[in-house]
Amino acid sequence: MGDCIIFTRDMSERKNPYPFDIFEPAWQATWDAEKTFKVLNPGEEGFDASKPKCYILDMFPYPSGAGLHVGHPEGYTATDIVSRYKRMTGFNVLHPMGWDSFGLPAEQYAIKTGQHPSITTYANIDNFRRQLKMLGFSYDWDREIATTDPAYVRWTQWIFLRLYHSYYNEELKKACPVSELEAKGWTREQIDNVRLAYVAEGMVNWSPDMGTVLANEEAEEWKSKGHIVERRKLRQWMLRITAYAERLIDELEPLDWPESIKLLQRNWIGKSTGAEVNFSCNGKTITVYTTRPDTLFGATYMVLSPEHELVNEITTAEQKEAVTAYQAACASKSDLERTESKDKTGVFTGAYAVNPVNGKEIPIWIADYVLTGYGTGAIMAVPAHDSRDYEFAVKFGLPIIQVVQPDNAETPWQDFCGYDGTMVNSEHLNGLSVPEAKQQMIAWLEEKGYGCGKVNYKLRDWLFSRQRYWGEPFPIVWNTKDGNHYAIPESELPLLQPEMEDFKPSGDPRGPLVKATQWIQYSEECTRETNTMPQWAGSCWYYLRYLDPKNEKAFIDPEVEKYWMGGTNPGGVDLYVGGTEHAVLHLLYARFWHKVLYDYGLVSTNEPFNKLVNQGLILGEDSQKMSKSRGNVVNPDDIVREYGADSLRLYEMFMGPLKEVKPWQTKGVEGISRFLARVWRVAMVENQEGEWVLSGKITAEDNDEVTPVRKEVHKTIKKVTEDIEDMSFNTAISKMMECTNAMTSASAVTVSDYVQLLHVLNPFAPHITEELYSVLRKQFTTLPACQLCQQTWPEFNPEYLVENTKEIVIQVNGKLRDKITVAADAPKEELEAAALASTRVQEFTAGKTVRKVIVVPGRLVNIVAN
RNA sequence: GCCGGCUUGGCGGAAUGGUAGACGCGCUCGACUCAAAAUCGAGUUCCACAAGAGUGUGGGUUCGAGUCCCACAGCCGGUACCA
Repeated sequence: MGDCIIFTRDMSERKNPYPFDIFEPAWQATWDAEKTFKVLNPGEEGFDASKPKCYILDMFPYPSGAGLHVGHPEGYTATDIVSRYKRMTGFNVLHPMGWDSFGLPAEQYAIKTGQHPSITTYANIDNFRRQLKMLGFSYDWDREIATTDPAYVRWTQWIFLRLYHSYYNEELKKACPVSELEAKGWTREQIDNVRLAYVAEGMVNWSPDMGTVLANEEAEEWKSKGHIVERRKLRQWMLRITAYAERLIDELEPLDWPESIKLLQRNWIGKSTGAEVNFSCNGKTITVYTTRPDTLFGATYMVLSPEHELVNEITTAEQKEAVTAYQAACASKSDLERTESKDKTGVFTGAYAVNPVNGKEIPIWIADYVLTGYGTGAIMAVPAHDSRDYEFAVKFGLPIIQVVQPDNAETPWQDFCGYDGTMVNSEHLNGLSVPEAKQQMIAWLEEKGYGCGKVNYKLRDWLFSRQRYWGEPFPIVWNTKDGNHYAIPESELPLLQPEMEDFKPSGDPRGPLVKATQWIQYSEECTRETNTMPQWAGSCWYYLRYLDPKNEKAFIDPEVEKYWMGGTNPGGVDLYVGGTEHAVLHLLYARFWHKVLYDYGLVSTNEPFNKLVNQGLILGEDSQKMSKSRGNVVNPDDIVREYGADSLRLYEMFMGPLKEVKPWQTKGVEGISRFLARVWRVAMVENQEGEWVLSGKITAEDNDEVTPVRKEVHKTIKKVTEDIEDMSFNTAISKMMECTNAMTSASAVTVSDYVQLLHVLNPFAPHITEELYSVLRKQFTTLPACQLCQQTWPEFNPEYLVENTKEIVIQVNGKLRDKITVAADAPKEELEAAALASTRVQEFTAGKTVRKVIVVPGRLVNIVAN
């Protein structure tokens, strides 16, 4: 050791305000090794059946190559706080985590890097797991699942087979096995037409560049990412979600979900009540759907969609050419082109239909503003009271007949689409209100046999197949002799994709699996279905598999399911937190599957998620959406390295209300870090050697003296308890800051007061609180030996919150003029007298007459004078 | 267009119809230091003190409105010819 080297500390190597870099990983290792947050199932040894259950669920992440972004810890910290709190208040808490690991991005990434998707997927999962453990979340990691695991795929396919073997029994309003229909002598074809999982040829969203079809719900999203999505007629697997439309709306009602999300789902399902009306045309019947049967007397023409099956039959020879040309033009248009321009187009077919209410003949047109897939694909046009019909009629010079007179005389009747009106020009309906006329007309149509009341939904069946490699293969084979599809036996599940060198989509609408020639050949007569399921399949039921993730005999043990999902009405997951992006997709699909499982008695509730909370998006520091291209992405790894996991957790909860959209501010993380450092320094001091040791400030001396610090502690316990219950984490943290500030300025703090603060802070900042507690316990040996997180949540003593005196606000004409301090229980008269005696009050009432004095005991006195 | 949501200091945000701006950031001043950082303390809605004004705008209810009612504007999100 010859030379003496002097180290100068770089600013970037500045010492941490408290040694989180040492103790955070240490506590994480302890929790891992001791399985601190493992929760037992009923039937397992040591399970405590006397405790109530609480199932707290996060939307599991899609393990992308980019790793966690700061949006993930937002919801995950919120649920972690509630989970830790619930454990301390005596619940068996199920708080699991897993991976939504199938899906297009994983496959796109694999293709790009030339690696097999399973390799990249599992590497990404390892990274995500590392990042989540680094944040100290209290998951029961023994329940971890990945949707790509063969043991999971097996049961996803098993549920699919349930759907395949089921139909919707309209009488019982539930799913039933198709074997019932077989027994009744239904033909194979008839049965295939009612299965909940069925094959149909139809117009679908096909993306040539991704080489797959997409669900209606997904098409827009991928389009916005720059992919091409066009309409193409293909044979695809569908799930009959429309059978559940009614229940998906009705059973939404009692759930504790944000109203806005319920509304989004209701709008997506799009229920409308109206009638089908039969018009005749040269002996043929054309049925139209309308929500306004009351306006039938105002129907001046009819419109069929260009694809309507009767168009060719009714078109006259003179109009044939124009009609065919128009049909061809529509067919070549992409969806986008069709919606881009709202200019009305259409052609006359030359044919006329007879309006059943008055026998009048009205012309039949075709136009692409009438959609094939909704209602009957044909409408009666009432231009006076429908904006689209009005626009069309004006453009093509069709007659407009008023049948509703708006109640508000100033509103013109043309293009009046409201319901607050009275019927005119409508024979027997004249004088009725719109709702009355609607009812009356439906009754009339039904009586005369011209039509019937009818409910329609915008919701379409769910396009369930994809032409990709990285998804669950369908457990289905095709018989080349009879051309039918058959389920493979359950004993052959899971059916995994074959190992393939080349799994790229080839543009073949049968998907890349067709290239696995050996795998395809199931038997001499049968070949395998080569489509795979969409990513949603795995996420539709993952919350159920957590209950019993290792069960090889069943998808869940019924007793276990009953315990975690059953319970008080409506039951299910007690708290589900995630982003709004899943408002209509995942949440609708999962509800649908759950209902099918419920119909079979496989789950005990008709809804999976009793309470749903959407966390708000975290924006970049520039208040823009975080994105790589903007360069405003915050990486949790960097924040944890610099400020520690507790700071990141606490900051994300302190930013503002969980549900709101809020911008990231790294300066705010610093503030939180300072707060935690202050909590640390209440008990700890750095000695000469630069080591942190207990300071003398924490005293064992403990009597019942109600010090200001003790009052503050109990106020804090009260506030934090209430705030966790309604997930107002930001205000809970403010209160803990105030409490800490009180301790910082106090000359001494008793160990019991300090430990109680650590206790309520523990769910928010588990590492620092456990560390401080373990250090304290070395000196204060009477403290319980177990970790804080295993102890009981503290209760506040109401006696400590009672104030002897109160500050009363004195107002003159509603404006603050003075404040007085009086006994907390001072009677009204005393307050009034004291207020009137105030010199400030006299100043402001001088020359005026006191008209009235309002006294709110404990709060204020308002003197009204003029 | 339609349907939701939001709008409070320089910034993030707090306020059972009852002191608007808790808590934090930033800033200013002070203590400590040779100095700085860190830390601690004081201050910080606007305006020149008092007075006054003030929660997107305009009205209303009330002794009293950020909070309730009516109308409007701006921003964000969803949806888009669904008869």
